[in-house]
Amino acid sequence: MAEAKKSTLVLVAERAGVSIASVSRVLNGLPASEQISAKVKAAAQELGYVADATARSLKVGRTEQIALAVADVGNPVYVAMMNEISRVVTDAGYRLVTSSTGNDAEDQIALLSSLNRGYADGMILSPLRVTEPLIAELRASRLPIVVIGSLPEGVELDSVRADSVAGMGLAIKHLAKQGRQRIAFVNGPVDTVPGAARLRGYVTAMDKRGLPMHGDLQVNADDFTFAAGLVAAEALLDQSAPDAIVCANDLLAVATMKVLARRGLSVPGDVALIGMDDTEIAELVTPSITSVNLGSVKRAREAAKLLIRRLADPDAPVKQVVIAPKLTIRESSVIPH
Amino acid sequence: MAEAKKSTLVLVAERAGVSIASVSRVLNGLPASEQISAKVKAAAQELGYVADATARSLKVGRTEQIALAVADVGNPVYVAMMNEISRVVTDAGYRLVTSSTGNDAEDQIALLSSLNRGYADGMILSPLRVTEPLIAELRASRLPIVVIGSLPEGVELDSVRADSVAGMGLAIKHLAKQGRQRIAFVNGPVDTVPGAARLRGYVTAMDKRGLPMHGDLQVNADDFTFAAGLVAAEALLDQSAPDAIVCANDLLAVATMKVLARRGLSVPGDVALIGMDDTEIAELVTPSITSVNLGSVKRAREAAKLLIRRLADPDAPVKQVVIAPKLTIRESSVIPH
DNA sequence: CTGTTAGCGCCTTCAC
DNA sequence: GTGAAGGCGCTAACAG
Repeated sequence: MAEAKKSTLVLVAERAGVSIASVSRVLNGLPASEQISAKVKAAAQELGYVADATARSLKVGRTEQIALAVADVGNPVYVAMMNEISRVVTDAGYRLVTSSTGNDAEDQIALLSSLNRGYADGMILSPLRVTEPLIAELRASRLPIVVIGSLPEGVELDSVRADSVAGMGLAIKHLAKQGRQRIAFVNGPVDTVPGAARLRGYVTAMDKRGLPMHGDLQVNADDFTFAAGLVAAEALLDQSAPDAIVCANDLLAVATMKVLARRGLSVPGDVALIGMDDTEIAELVTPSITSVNLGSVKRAREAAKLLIRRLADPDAPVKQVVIAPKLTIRESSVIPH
Repeated sequence: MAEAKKSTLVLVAERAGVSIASVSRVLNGLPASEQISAKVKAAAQELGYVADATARSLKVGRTEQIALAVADVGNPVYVAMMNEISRVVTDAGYRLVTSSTGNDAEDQIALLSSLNRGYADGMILSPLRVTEPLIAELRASRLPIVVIGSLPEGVELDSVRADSVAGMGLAIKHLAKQGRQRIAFVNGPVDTVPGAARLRGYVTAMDKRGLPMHGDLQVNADDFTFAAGLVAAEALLDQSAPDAIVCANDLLAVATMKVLARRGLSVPGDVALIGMDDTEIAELVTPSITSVNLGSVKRAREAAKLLIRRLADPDAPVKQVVIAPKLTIRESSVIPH
């Protein structure tokens, strides 16, 4: 049974009647005689010895920790990504240190420079907004960083991103096939990385299919949240009468669905609805919501693997991965016959 | 600008032309002359110096990290708790190390003993099942631990728990007031801490009000998840025709709502529905779901504060906090007139 | 007020 | 194969 007091290598060595070096070797699986090995293991067992993590870290220069910084923990897609990252890094023997920065770029910069204290061996960062100072800080970092999200041209960092444009294309194509004409778009803030990308996708896809794109078919929520979605959807339906609505994420889609219900509009009868991110909430609600799967889990897994690879091989070539989207069709976009 | 290379106290001292002790003092805000202070700060700035966290930890015996172990990260209530804990510990200057153990008691025990490596200064633990070996390990821990959830009598550990019995009482009372008679209960596994407590609450409350409690009004989902809830709700409605259903958490409630919709039963018209935990999903769906607020956020906050208090004062008396429940009434339980 | 010095607990060459 | 000793980077006594 473990003791309540802390025990060190020295104590174990005394108890076993050997040198601390031998104890270290045995416990790290280095060659040692049966005899010593047995004595050391017994002593360690009796004392409930476990090697001190901080001392080990200082000596070997690794903490076995990976830092994760995400902006909005209220969003289920980040939760899903976090879980996946947690799984991968844990399997690789790392602990995960999570910090939820605000949407604030300042916070992220502070976090990056604090990473240089070396409390973790590397970081996975998913910034909502990519500013110049942030990029400068990313470049200056002493430790490896993997970015989830788009990076400007010329920034040579490991990264993983979704293909929002293609994803939006899938959504619009699906709706057009169903004969929908007036396809509206509820976006989040356009000055964010995902907001900008999804707008680009909407414009591109609508344009390609020659669909009308009046300004009154577009609204931007102040945030990627349910509450902001309610406001935005009300505004949209006040100013136009779409027969389909694409939302920039599932929270906005759920909010839009609620507003449609309030107004007595049926889904998918009167209005077809599509969300993005394909999180669990899309299937919890009734009717379940068709959603563009932007590969959040894959992105998370890939990001974690990228970082682990870089930690193992600091000189590996920079890798920028793009994950292809898929459309998960549910009840909200197809009229059953 | 920060350099890409690591810099140490020694380097800063050389550059500033002073001793390393002076550098340490200045950077830690201890008294020093203006002159030296200025030189040190300049040198540190130029070299982009930040103190190494592992070395500091080894020296001072604190990591400034707090570990958090939760069982089921798929459940939104844990996400909410995690966010709150993250906020509190961050404000207090700690980093949060999260580990999602499986539902496995083994995992939790392994985690507890790994905590003795000293990678964190303490841990917040929310075990789904409290077994004997787990308690033994809790007692043996060298570092302070705060438990979220009920603990057996006589276990002297800081803890915070909900009052499920009172909470269930609120739900049943509310339903009875609305004239509901056949109140069913969709529980999770009864061999878990929350499952057992909520069953106790249901039995107590039904009994108190003299409401019928046939076995066919009760089902246990295999898990506190949406998928398990679908199965359980189907089973319930196959075997009985309740006019109200209480679910052991919001995920089970959402699943039950979906099954009710499938069967053409209206909420709250045909069946009133109440969830527990009062998470965001209860208000996302349509109709929104009345839910018993078991104070998850308060519990989380209290747990974090308790741990921080104990870290500051290891000899403080053990404190066991119980958070009172409230009922958040929404659309699913009241017929509008 | 400042510099020198001794560890924190561990890993890892080096001699033996 | 084993033990002795140095040092990772930092803080905190202790002298001066």
